[in-house]
Amino acid sequence: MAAPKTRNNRQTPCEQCPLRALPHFREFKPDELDFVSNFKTGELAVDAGTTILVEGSHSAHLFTVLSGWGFRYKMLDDGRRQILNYMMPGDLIGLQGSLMGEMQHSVEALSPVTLCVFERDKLGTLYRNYPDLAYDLTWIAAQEERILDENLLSIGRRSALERAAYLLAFLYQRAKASNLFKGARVSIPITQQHVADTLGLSIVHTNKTLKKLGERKLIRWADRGCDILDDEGLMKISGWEGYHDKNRPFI
Amino acid sequence: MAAPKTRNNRQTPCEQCPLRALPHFREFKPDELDFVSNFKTGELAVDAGTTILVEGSHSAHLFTVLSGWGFRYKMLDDGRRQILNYMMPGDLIGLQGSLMGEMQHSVEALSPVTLCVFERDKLGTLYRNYPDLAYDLTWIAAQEERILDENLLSIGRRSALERAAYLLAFLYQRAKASNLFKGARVSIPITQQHVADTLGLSIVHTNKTLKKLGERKLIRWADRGCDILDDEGLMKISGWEGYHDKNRPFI
DNA sequence: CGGTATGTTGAACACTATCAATCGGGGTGG
DNA sequence: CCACCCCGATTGATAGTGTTCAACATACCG
Repeated sequence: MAAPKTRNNRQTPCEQCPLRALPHFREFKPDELDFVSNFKTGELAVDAGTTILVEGSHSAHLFTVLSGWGFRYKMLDDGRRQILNYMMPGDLIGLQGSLMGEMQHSVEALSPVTLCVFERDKLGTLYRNYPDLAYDLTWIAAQEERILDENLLSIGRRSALERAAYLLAFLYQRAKASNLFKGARVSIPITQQHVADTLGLSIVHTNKTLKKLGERKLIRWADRGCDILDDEGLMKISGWEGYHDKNRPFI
Repeated sequence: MAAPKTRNNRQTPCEQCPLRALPHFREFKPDELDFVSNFKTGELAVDAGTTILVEGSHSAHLFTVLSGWGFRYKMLDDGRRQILNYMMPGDLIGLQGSLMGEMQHSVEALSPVTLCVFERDKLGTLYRNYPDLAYDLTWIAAQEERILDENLLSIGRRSALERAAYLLAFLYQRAKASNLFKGARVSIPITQQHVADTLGLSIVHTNKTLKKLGERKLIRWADRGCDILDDEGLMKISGWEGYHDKNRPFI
């Protein structure tokens, strides 16, 4: 019998959470760690391509990405798709849905993804008894807002080449902070279609734009993914200065 | 001696807040009202065109719009501007800056605006003692995120005509909920340059696109503003379904 | 009355989309 | 093992959307 694609049994205790070990993330106080450990009801592992949350649905769960890559998107009736943001280890998924009922966007895995599962019912306890964690949740929502602001500026006002450079520099910086490259040179696991749907461009024009970045030795398009060769060069083209977060909160 | 442009004296007690009277907004519990009343340290009135918050600055204050229209934007070094969202009565301004230190966007008034002023130092007390208000703050941040998601979809994937229709329907619906039209037919106080900077289009093409909407009797461009003649027609063109919020929280 | 801000219009041009065809790698079934 | 198919990437040609430039109209303001 084949191994199941998804498992629900708990595997990584919060006390040994690998994310807390990274300098990018902040430490918990002991009582907070206890609560979070209890808040977490399980773990979910999904394959690349799996839809984790669907627009229009009501989910009883919240997730934090423990490993892997994903993305958030919305679609129009005729199939046009807009990718809103990418999810990496430490990112919270489904807060919007938990607070406002219905999901207004979908979430899909780009690679095999492991998720910590939380019950949205326990959010009330969190707000009542753990004000610092409540503050962190607001912080996380505000941080997402900040990223969306930047994306909006990019799509609205940057040229195709600038947009592409911004996106790849952005993904590179975030992935590095989340330790997704683990020392080794790992590609960003996206297709050119994902890039196109993020930047608001057609797939053909995206291809030609990425080729220009390749000719300038800033990136190399690998098999089903992108290698960043010169992130500072990308940031220079895009005019983006990057983030400077340290000790980021997460749940 | 001329009247000062801005006043700092308190004028509208929270107990008589005109926003709470609107069906769109939720009611406070008595102790919450007490706290908010104390949280509010003053009121600020500014003229149209005033910059309320500047990108890169550190503000000690948070604001809620009590009356008037404003907008949030970011700029690139060479002057390209992207409007991110519009502010109307009940909207909170500066939460991002309060949580993360530096403002990453600017805020400007479109009309005379009155603001309730809050001290960001008291946010800690709010989180420690008023979990429901803390929850509301997260809700407000998530709501902003939802709007940005929708804007991103619009700019990234809708045509110029669809984008313009979406924007005007969106502004109309929000303004109506915030009672900005007060029964009388009041124009949305924006210039075509604002529309262009919101939609990611040039001013010339924006003008031609708005003209098309005018020819279809969906809007009428007035002096320095826009009248909505057929909001359902606009929603139909854009493919946007609108929001369905009732009893929205605000601070 | 000149100056500024906003809105309008036409023409030429550039960027991006669409269409169509091809290529290469990986997986599958014969 | 090989033919076949599918997906993602690539490329050229053509069409179309949106930009830029430039000129002009209108209203408001000191």
